Amino acid sequence: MSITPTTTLDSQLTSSWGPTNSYPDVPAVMPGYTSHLWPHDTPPQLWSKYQVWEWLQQIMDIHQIDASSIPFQNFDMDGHQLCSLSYQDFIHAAGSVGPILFHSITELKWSGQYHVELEQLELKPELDFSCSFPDASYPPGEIYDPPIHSFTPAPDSPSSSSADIKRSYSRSHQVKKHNRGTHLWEFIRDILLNPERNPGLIKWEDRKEGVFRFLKSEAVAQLWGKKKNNSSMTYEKLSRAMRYYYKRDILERVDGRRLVYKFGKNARGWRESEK
DNA sequence: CTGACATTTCCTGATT
DNA sequence: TAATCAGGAAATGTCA
Repeated sequence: MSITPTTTLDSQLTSSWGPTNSYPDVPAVMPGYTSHLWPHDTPPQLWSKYQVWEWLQQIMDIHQIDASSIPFQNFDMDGHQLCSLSYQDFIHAAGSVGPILFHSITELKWSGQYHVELEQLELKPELDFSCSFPDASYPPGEIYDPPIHSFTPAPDSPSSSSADIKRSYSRSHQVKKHNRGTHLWEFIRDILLNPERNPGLIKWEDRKEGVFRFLKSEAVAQLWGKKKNNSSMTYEKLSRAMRYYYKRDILERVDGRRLVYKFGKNARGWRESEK
């Protein structure tokens, strides 16, 4: 018996994503800092982990910094904790990107009004994951606390992830903008790495081996399309791009199982250990 | 402007 | 049957 709800994925998508795909001018914006265009009308001190994570994504996007440049786990904290970090903490947690993050959060702490742009709302209705959340509004509270380690200011963070940071740093050192946002595999990886906001889109099949499975293929496609400002993205097309990754060893083929993929040796940043 | 790159789009055919 | 998987081929959008 397939346990699939089988229903309205479609209607959900069209109704919830359709109208929202209007992307203002995010890419163009990149003044020194980011004050307006901010997703929450909630002061950063009250952000949930989820909102912190979203803020991180936005900063990376806006500054066109490779998402793998910083270990997201170092920011597995809520807004209160985030706001209490010192400049040094940011350096430790995010290396060369630290100053940018520090500046952004500092500014957000002082300004008072933000625009509401919800990537979260897009995800929300999607999570028909049996949780009891209405989707319309959701309070600045948290969704739930994942058992992941708490924040590790990484006393020596640059040592373990120095390779990663160095690499993308050297590339983006002079030219701060490189990756047009994230690549597809990074987008997928980031969803996987943040269970708080990924209640049912993609799931790890084998965390150690990097095997994962799409639970809501079309929903992920819509989300990807939204990120690329392409409202006609479909799983069919997304999967074609995924298949191209086999050749580059970013993904390894997993046959037999539908909707299942596995990270390959050229995919970085998905392991729990060496991120 | 040009070329490399990473998709995106479309398509035919095979599997599940 | 519908959804996926496989790739080829060509089109596109970015970026250096």
